[in-house]
Amino acid sequence: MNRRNTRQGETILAVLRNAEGPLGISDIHARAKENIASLGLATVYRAVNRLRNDNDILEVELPGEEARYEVKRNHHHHHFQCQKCNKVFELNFCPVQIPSGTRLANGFQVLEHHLTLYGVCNVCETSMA
Amino acid sequence: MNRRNTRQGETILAVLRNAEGPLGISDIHARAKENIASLGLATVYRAVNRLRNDNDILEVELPGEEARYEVKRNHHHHHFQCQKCNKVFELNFCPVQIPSGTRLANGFQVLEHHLTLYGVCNVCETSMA
DNA sequence: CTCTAATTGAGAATACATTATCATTAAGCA
DNA sequence: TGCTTAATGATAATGTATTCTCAATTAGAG
Repeated sequence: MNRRNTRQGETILAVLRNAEGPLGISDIHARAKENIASLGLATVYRAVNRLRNDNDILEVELPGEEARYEVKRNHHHHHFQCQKCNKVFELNFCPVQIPSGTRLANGFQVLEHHLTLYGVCNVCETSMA
Repeated sequence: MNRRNTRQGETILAVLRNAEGPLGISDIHARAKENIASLGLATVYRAVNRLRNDNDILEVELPGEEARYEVKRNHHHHHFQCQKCNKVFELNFCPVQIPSGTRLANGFQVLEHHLTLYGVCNVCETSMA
């Protein structure tokens, strides 16, 4: 019943720690395979589920995208997705001025919000002809 | 090759026109069945695809939700999802002050954004003990 | 070093949304 | 009214993400 530290599990967590933003299962798999070529997809699912149970990582859902995962942060933040390379980056600011508990004109009470910005990242903009 | 006006197709479009916000396929199916009990799910998919091809409705993707559809509006808007009943409502304002073309501190160029507010709708708040 | 059981890898199995198939129904033009 | 064929309903098939199975491996306690 005790958790064991394996090369696979540690590599997967390292991939998430070094990521520029939340990664999907297949992203994690591809990046972790650079260290462990034989890594199986099921192992990625299992490691991610364990990390989620331990509250070490969070699931991030973006519109129309498979679930992504990021190491837990303690600050409110949003994401930017590049429309060229589809990578998702973490943003460190929030331009939405709607505190939890705000009431809209129609009476709805707002408790939280999710914002995603879309555009072109530096790498893609530079690499374009 | 000509489109035909059927009771099913008209009912499905009416359901979308009368909706409080974007509906998922199963929502549309459930509401349209109130008028046509025998309505098949495949018919809903087909009608929605036709309406999408004709640009009469738009697909709305919310984080972690099945695709939803709403009649085409001509104004930029966002959505509110009630965390009790899971219904999605259209909002008529945008609190995000990031015009297309804005450049972030890290150099990323922002072209668009998606915002979803979450909270409790009027009906759910009133109906709670 | 040994032993137990957690972990892994590969592929089968599952879950679920969406599409395809096909016989039947019915819209709408002549 | 008749005819052509788009549309429908039921269900099988498909695609894709996720989980399960099981034999083999290996972390870590004793």
